[in-house]
Amino acid sequence: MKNAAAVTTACRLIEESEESLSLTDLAQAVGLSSSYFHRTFKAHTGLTPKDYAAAHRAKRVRAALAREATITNAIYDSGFSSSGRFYETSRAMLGMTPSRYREGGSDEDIKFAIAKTTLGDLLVASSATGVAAILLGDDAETLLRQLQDLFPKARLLGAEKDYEAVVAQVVGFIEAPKIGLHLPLDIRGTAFQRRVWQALRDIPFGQTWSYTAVAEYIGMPRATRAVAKACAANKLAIAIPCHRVIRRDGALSGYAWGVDRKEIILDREKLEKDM
DNA sequence: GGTTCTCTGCCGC
DNA sequence: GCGGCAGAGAACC
Repeated sequence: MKNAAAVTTACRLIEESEESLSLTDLAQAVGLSSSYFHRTFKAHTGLTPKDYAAAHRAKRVRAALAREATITNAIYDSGFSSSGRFYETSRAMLGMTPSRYREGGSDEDIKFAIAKTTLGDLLVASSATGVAAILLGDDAETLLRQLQDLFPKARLLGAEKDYEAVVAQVVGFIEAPKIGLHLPLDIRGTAFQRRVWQALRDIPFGQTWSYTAVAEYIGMPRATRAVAKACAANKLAIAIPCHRVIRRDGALSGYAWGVDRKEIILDREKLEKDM
């Protein structure tokens, strides 16, 4: 069997199998040694067999939750061994509990507030888990619309008294990012996006990496375009420093909240770094 | 906490 | 191009 065919076969096996297949099982099925199969699979798909299986299972969970009458049915339907594991992983996958996901996040409370900063208007929003969005923009109205798009079914609660302290902390962080943001974050995204965002948080303060460098850092050197898309999907400005990713030739490339802002932020970080 | 599995590096042919 | 093995780390019980 040619390698490409072996990988495709393995993918089909993972997709069709009810229970999870071990690395050895898959390797045997396509006639390669487990170590070589592992390498080959990763070279072709950018994911390890286990990652691939996890991603596929995540898709099944979403589909099952949408289709099945009860969560228990969804658990069995998406191939989990125990409900404990299901809840553990589904929370991270969905960014909310399974039951809340079924309701489309409709009973979720999102507190938010808008403040003025030297970078323009700032919107901070938090779920029960932590800060879920930090948006920058030129006017409050646009920011609020963006928030509604991010959480279409949530109850958006503005002007909560106890929320001002959180907002103040974020504003302080925006003005002097070196101090860091010491608040829990509610990071919601696909497994791949979370991997990219984690990589961004590893970029040292005051430095910039290229998209290629980030792709290599997460072990997927050919995924530069996907990396750029994941950066653009960031909803936590500055806290997840997507502004520290620029083009290899030094050009700033794009920024969800405007290239001008990207430039200002980077200049500031460069200055602050040596202080 | 021990065991099993995953993942990678390294060497061999 | 492919296999085997070792070692570290993650996952599982």
